[in-house]
Amino acid sequence: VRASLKDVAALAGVSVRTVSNVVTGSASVSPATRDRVQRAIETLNYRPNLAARNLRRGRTGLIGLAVPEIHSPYFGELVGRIVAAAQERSWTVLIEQTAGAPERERRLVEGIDGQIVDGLLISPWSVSAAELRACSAELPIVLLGERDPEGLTDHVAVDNVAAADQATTHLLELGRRRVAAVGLQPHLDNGTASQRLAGYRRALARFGIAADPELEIAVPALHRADGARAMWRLLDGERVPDAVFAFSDELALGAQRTALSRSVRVPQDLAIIGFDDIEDGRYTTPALTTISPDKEQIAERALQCLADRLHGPGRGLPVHRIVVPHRLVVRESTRGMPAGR
Amino acid sequence: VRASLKDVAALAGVSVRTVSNVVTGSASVSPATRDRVQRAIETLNYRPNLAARNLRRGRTGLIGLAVPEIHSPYFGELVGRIVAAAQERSWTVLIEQTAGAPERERRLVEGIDGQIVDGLLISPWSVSAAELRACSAELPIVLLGERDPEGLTDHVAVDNVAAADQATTHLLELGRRRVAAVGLQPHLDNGTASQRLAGYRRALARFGIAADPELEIAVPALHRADGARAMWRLLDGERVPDAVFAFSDELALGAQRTALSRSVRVPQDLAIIGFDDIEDGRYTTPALTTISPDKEQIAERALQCLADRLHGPGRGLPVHRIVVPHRLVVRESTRGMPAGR
DNA sequence: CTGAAAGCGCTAACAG
DNA sequence: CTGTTAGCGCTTTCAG
Repeated sequence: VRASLKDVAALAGVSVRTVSNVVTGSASVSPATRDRVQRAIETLNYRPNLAARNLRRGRTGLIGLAVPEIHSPYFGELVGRIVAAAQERSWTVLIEQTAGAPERERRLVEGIDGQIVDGLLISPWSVSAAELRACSAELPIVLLGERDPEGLTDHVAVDNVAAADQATTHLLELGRRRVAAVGLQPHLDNGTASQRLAGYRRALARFGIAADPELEIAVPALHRADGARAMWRLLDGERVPDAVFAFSDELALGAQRTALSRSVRVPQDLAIIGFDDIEDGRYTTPALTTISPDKEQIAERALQCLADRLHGPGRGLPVHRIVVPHRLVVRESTRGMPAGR
Repeated sequence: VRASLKDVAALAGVSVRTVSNVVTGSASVSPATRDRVQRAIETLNYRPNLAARNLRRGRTGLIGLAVPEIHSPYFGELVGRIVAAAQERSWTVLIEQTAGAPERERRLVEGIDGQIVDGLLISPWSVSAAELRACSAELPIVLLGERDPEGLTDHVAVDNVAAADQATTHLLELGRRRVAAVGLQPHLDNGTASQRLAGYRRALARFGIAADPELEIAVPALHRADGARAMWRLLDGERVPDAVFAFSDELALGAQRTALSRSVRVPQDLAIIGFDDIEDGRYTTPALTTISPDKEQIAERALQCLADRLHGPGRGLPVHRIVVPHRLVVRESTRGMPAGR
């Protein structure tokens, strides 16, 4: 059985108050006493009981992180950065997968809200900010990669419209004229896909090109397999595209795989650009051109948001609406064949 | 401020005992009372305080998961599966990144051991099972992807020697005779790399081929960049290999990238096999041959181990030493060029 | 089936 | 600088 504060106090011949002070460092203790206590702690192999401490303090040092899926490279990289940034602030991350299911996302917010986390980062796929908010008025929530039209909740995201516009413009400036968009998700209501579509169309319009429904491909998910299938459809269509803007790198890599396997040369016959800048894209052949959101900053600023709510004035603060920078990274899939190095 | 059990009891005109019974379902309550309580709960928007419950029950429903890095595809996929399997058992996963640093791994075990998790899954890079055990005699620990020579701790892993032998044999059976091994990690002491090296050498020996130090390449980490660099070294060497066994798919993809960029044809001039079966490998061109550990089962059985310790006889159980199956998945990087489909 | 009450281990207000 | 003590919100034993 486990030693408690009281046991340590008894062994050291002091009161629990003093032991607590030594453990937390919250008040000064005379060196002699501290030493005695320290020794007692080691003898008994004492570890403070976090559950008790949490109950008392009303804070847990845990933050929740809810993403649709961890296994995909984008979320994997993002989660990694968030965990690292949280560790720097001595928070521990409690992670949940929502699989994008609406009732899972909602239940999660309700369930997690038992004073077990101090705050929640969530990357919602199907549930709106308003609904999330309704689940829990208390819990500080930061939305990731999602714009919240009503501005009810802190959120940090890239400017998807501008980024998509930039990606499409890049293809158009290369002289491509039949540019497909792969990644519409009419079944979801999280806004990301529709914003990227809007940016795509805006760029086309600026170049005086009419949107062609045949070139706008919807997908059930943003994975490689979906991109591969979408590319099959495009290549089997009437008029084959000469460029593809995929709404995720995974889609792009799947599309590229299909293209190459059908002897469509990339980028000569087909230029491809993705979105996310996952590491795979840097090492495939040809390497993938992409929009690179600043993931480091997404993680950092999201945690900063939470910190502001928790340590700062809290509820009093206005809602943060943070737009994180992105940049276009041009690689071989829109440029030329792999060079000598 | 937040409603507590007492508030609900007051509003419903019953005792806290009854409310508690309704909430946990632990004892039967008359339908009428239950209804009244239920209404009060909703009116006050009551949520049980998990910290208090944990303190009382002595269990938290949280399990810790410590991996060197989440952003790498292999760990990303594994973490995803573990989280999913944990959710099925109503556990929540608390995740930590150790970056493979020895003192981080140790401190983590100590720190996490404050009754805040009921158990811990850890994939150690630098710290031995014995050391981990020493940090905490209480906490149920399951080692992931690591063999524990002294058999002190539950662990689940593939048979790395056999798997590496199989991979190397595959290359040798293709007729390759200068087979490089990329991924030695002499600076780490986690056994994985040395076991794969042993399997590699065993296969060579069986074919009567002497190990060549020039073909055994050490790397600082298992990432694509390391594989790319290793390949440069090999291609710049005296006698170029005709096959590569990389200790991870990431290394393999990095190596492949370098090979292709230097106009070495894969698989004609150089066959490549990886280890892990990450999703990227299925969609690159050429697609990557690999050893596929059953990740699903790793997750499932690791959690089963914990469940046995926590719900079953606990400490009384003998140490589990679980070997998870793997299989060789042959794709284009050791077979032929991408076919028509 | 329900109520009263005793803590779980810790922190912090209060008092020396 | 140190001791005493009142809870944090919940579960659960013991009575009714």
